Amino acid sequence: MKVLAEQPISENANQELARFAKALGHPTRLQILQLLDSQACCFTGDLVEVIPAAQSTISQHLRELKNAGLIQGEINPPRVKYCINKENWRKAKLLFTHFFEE
Amino acid sequence: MKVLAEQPISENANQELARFAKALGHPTRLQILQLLDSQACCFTGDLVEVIPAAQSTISQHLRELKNAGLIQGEINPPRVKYCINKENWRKAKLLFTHFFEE
DNA sequence: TCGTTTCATCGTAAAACTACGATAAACGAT
DNA sequence: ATCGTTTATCGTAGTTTTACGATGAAACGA
Repeated sequence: MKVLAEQPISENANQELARFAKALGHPTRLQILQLLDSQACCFTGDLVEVIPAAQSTISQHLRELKNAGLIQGEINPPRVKYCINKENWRKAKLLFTHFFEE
Repeated sequence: MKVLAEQPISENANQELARFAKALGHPTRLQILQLLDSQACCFTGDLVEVIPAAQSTISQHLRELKNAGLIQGEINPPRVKYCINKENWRKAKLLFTHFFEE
């Protein structure tokens, strides 16, 4: 019992932190997050104009950020508006902060 | 000129932050860093006893952490003693902190 | 209904990552 | 010199990532 009770919490925290970190592990994705955070939100097209990569590539990065839970997309008819997922953003910030303060 | 002066700084910061984040993007590497940080330092063998992975796998993760600049190894004859690279650790902490506070 | 716009997804190719066993290198001790 | 210990590296296989062009889907306006 003790064995099962000791690990899971930090195990899960590590898994979650690793997921966030992995999502942050590419310069283009960092840039996307910075752009989304500086202006409230962004359409995909706005990002394509600023970031030097193909539209499909940016869409792929957006999907990874979405899968990691760091952003969320809201359909706004012909377009899709992306925003930071504030709840998970805060969670990620906390996990990183705790990690570096150990 | 303006074009060249505007980007490079944050470009480089993003590259560096992405490198750190990528290194943190695996649960085993997080665990290694936590172990190195909790006790001052560690020999590879100590890690192998605690982490459920082959010795070669752990050595590979150690190399990636070293390449990212987060740890450093000191040869201590038959063994190698690994420690956190405190300077880069601090740098990473700052980069993450700034990133999340934007 | 027919384009147009916007974005995601598919298909593909190259590169990188992950994990392992086997092997090699370095060194102390016998 | 040879052996045992410790660790890195090699070779390998399977998976994942990255990037792109091409294609598809959804929604709107003409």
